[in-house]
Formats: sequence, C-alpha cells, structure tokens
Amino acid sequence: MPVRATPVRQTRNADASRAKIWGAATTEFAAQGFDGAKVDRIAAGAGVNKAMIYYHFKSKAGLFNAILHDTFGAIADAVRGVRAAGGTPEAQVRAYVAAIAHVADDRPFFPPIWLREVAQGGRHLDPAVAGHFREVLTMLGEILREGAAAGTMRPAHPFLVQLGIVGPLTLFMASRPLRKKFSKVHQGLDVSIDAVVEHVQTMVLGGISTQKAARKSR
Amino acid sequence: MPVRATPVRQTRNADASRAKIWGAATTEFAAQGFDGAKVDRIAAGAGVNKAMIYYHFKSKAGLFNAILHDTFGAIADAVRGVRAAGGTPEAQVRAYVAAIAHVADDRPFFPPIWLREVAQGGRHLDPAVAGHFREVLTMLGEILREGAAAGTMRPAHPFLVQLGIVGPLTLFMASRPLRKKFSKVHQGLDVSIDAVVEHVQTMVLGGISTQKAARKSR
DNA sequence: GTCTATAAATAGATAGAC
DNA sequence: GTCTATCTATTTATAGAC
Repeated sequence: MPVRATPVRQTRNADASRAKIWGAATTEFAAQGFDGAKVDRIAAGAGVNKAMIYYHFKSKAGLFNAILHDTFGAIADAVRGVRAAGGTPEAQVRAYVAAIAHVADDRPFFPPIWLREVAQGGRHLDPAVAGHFREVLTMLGEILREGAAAGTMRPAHPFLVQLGIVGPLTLFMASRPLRKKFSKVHQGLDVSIDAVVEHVQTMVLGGISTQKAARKSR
Repeated sequence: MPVRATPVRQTRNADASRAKIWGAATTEFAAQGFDGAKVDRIAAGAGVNKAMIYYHFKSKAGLFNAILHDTFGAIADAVRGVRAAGGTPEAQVRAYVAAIAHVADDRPFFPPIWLREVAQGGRHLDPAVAGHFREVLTMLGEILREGAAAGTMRPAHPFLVQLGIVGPLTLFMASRPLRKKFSKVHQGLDVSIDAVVEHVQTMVLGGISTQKAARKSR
C-alpha cells in the first residue's frame, strides 16, 4: 500500500512549492520589476529554498515568463468568451473592456508587470505570449469591423482603441501603491475599479461611435 | 589675462560632461529602468569616466531624480500655459492633451520611465516632483469644474480623466520599441502620434461631455 | 575636473549531499 | 524533491593620484 506513498507526497509537495513560489514571484515581480526582483527575496517570501526556484522554473527568466504566459492565456480566453457571447458590436466593446479589467483585477500583479514589459520593449515576450497578444488584438479588430459594417462605428485602428482601453485600465490598477502614497496630500485619487471601467467604456465608445451618444445600456 | 582661463575651461567641460551624462542617462533609464540601468553603461554611452557621474550627480538615484524633476517641471509649465491661454473648457481639455503629448514627444525617454515609476509605486518621486504632479492634476480639475459649471461637461473625477489621457498617450509612446518589434508579424501598429492625440481628445471629451457630439473644431 | 584602481556588497546560478 | 555551501560575475561607490 505505501508503495507509492513517497512519490505522491513528493508530488504534492512539489505542487505546493510551485504554488508558493508562484505567489511570491508575482508579488516580487510586480513590486520590483524583473531586474529589481531578487531570487533570494522570492525564495524567502515563498518560504522555500532558493535552489527550488531553479529546480522548478529553470531560471529567473523562466519563472517570469511562465507568469506572463499564464496571464495572457487568461486574457485571450476571456476575449474569446466575449466573441462567443456575441451581441451588438457596442455591447461587445463594453464586454471586452470589462473582461480585460476582470482578468487584471483578478491578478493584481499583472498591470505593473505589463507596464514595465511595454517600457522594456517586450524583452521577455516569447513567441507564445506574442501569439496571445496578437490573437486578442485580432478579435478586437473583428468587433470594430462589425461595428463599421453596421454603420454604428467609424473605422478605427484596433491598436488605437486598444491603447484607449488598456492604457487607462492598466495605469489605474498599477497605480494603487502610488495612489495610496499620495492620498494624504491629494484628494480625488480614490476611484473604484467599477467607476474606471464604466468611464473607459463610455470614453472608448464616445471615441469611435457614429451615433450621437453612446450611453450605457445596463 | 589667462588668470581665469583654466576655471572657465573647466566650467565649460563640466557643463559638457553634465550634458553628455544627461543624454546617456535618459537613454539608459528609458531602455532599462532604474534597476536595469548600469552606471558603467551610462558612462560609456556618455564617453566620460564613471567617477564623473558620482562627481556631478552624487549617485545613480540622484541622477535619476534630476531627470524626473526636470521633465515634471516642463509638464507643469506647459499646463500652466494652457490655463493662461484660456478658451472654452473643451478647448482647454484638447490643449491639455496636446501639451502633455508635446512635452512627452520632446522627451522620448520620459514615457517608459514614467510607466515604470508608476509600477514602482513612485519610489523615486521626491516631494518636489510630487508637487508638480499635484499641481498639474489641480489645474485639470479647474478646467473640468469650469466645464461642469458651464453645463457642457458632467462632473468628473480629475484623476479619472487624467488616466484616460495619460494612459493611452504614455502607453503609445513607450511602446515604440515593442511596436517595431511586432510590426513584422502584426499589421496595424503603425499609428502616428498625431492620430493618437486626436483619438485621445475625441475619446476623453466623448467621455465627459454632456453635448451630443464632441466633434473637433479645427 | 578627471581618471585609475579597487573596495565592498550583491546576486544569479549550480554542485552535491540527503 | 529539498537543502547547504559556494562559485563567479557584476555592480555601486569611493579613495587617491594628477
């Protein structure tokens, strides 16, 4: 009976170790960036030995890339869901904004990581992650083309629209520590994520709609 | 006559050194971030001895902060100019967007640096820089309040509006290297800064205007 | 003001025992 | 799978000559 006891426990421990490393790494990378993040600190935060990180993820870069890949996969999944759910192009744009906001809100480590990755020129973006990125932008392009075909939206660069969505969302989510730091000297930094999402939806549709007003339809 | 010759030449060289260091540092910090930037590389890029950096700027952090301070001063100046020029609140919002875009476009190093600074929680933002930041946001708030008083804009959080402006602009400008990298596999990333500014202006006004359409008035 | 040499600390990564 | 000990390279910063 206990023949496989040891392997099983080892596997369980391995999974637990991976999970603990993952959690500590997301925090560290989000707060410090890739170069600022220290493997020693990740190990300490995870409560595991440093060598385990290299055992499970090969290298600091490997660990970082696994996190990026996972999150971009989730975003691509969510956007695919938006397309599958259908609806008017306007509704899909709203859903697109909400979906991306939701994935990011679920992964507070992602916005700061992504901002830095952009600033870094996508140095750590491997082909798999780039593929997800491309797929998402393509799906947004489809939504916009449907809107243009229906005459309710003017033709717009998907990338431009994406900037208008991801820019404010990411900057807002990533700025939480900064907002907290300045909230004592400057009022008006206390905005909810829901307010931001709604503002972005209104703003984005206001920027591409041919209709007079793009009021929200709850 | 040549009594002061040496001091003068020294001063000139000092200014030249500072300028060369400044130029190399902006490039390095923009491309690598604070932690990723290496003092050796800045010295090499500037063509000066590494020790000069410490002589002129005290430390790596001191150099970084001097750059941040300078740029934020320029932004605050530009926005003060927008207020001074007056005009309708809508015109001022457009001018505000254009002014910030212009300062940033003049300093290509700034967008990536700022994105990382946000992601970092403003770790390097000293009180002087924070003051400029605060002043800019206050002036935007005044414009919005005037618009609300005139009835042409609905009340809006200045910070929310700021996110809608700076988010897309910064992300666009900072993503130049990334866009270049992906331009071969994905079309549609080739957008001009003017197109972005116009899109942001339309989008932002579309998000806060009470009027039916916030068409641009050239 | 500028340069050489070097101190002093840190960090990514691995070998090898258990 | 996990831990100890350590190697190697890198990096910020400074002392001191010119």
